[in-house]
Amino acid sequence: MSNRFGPDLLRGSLDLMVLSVLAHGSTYGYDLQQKLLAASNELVQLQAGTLYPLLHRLEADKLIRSRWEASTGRKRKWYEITAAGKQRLKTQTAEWDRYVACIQSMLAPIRSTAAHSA
Amino acid sequence: MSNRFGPDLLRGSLDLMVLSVLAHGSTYGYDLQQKLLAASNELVQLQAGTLYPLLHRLEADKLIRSRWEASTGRKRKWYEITAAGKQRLKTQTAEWDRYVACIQSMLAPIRSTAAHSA
DNA sequence: CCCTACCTATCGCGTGGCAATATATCGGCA
DNA sequence: TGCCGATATATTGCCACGCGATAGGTAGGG
Repeated sequence: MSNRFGPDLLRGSLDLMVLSVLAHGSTYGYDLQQKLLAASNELVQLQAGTLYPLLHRLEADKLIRSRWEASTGRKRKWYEITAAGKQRLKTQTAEWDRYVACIQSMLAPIRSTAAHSA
Repeated sequence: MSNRFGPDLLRGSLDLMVLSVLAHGSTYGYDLQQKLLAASNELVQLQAGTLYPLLHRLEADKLIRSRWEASTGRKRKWYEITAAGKQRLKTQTAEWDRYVACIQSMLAPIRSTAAHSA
């Protein structure tokens, strides 16, 4: 029932994922969880014990902002991305791209080796 | 003097990098560090306090095998990838690919949004 | 009235990158 | 001879964070 990707893989980019979802528009924790699940093709099953502390951290860092809202039916805590959050999303995305390119280039020879041998 | 990528980014793929380097051929810790540095275009500056425990873990998991060697000049601990290590490299690479594809698809809308707006 | 889904929160555990530190060998240079 | 920087491996303690477990509350249906 845990995540389909190992915990270590997630660590580098969970913030990025959450910020990118919130960049689409405000939402609350539980819905964010479902959105992440859907957007990842059921691969990222973020646990509550991961999600809420993460949101609290992002808020403490002023990357997101929260507000309790009861008018939309049930009482929920809505989160909204801040200007600093958008900025962070930008730099994090850039770092992610650099990182992926780096790993890919390191794995490239392995892939071609695998193609030649058994 | 630390790593150019955040510690959290590294966590998911350090094993993968080390195994991929060892798949090219046997080597010892310090040289592995240099190879990683070179192969990553000076971006992955693995610290000794990260490298050696990592090698010990991989060996404990039978993914690599070590042997002290003095005949090649200085006394060094040479590491060699095992069959299980090659297998792991394969599955880890596959998981990495799936993960990257997942994140990329999640970031795609953000990128196009950024292209349209400011 | 219970049961399931919805919704937020916190605690404790284990993992692992990293700085700091220790130790030892080697080559060069004064 | 003595010192120093590069080479080489190892360990310790710190800290961040994903995760399982647990808890507590609301809403709607059978």
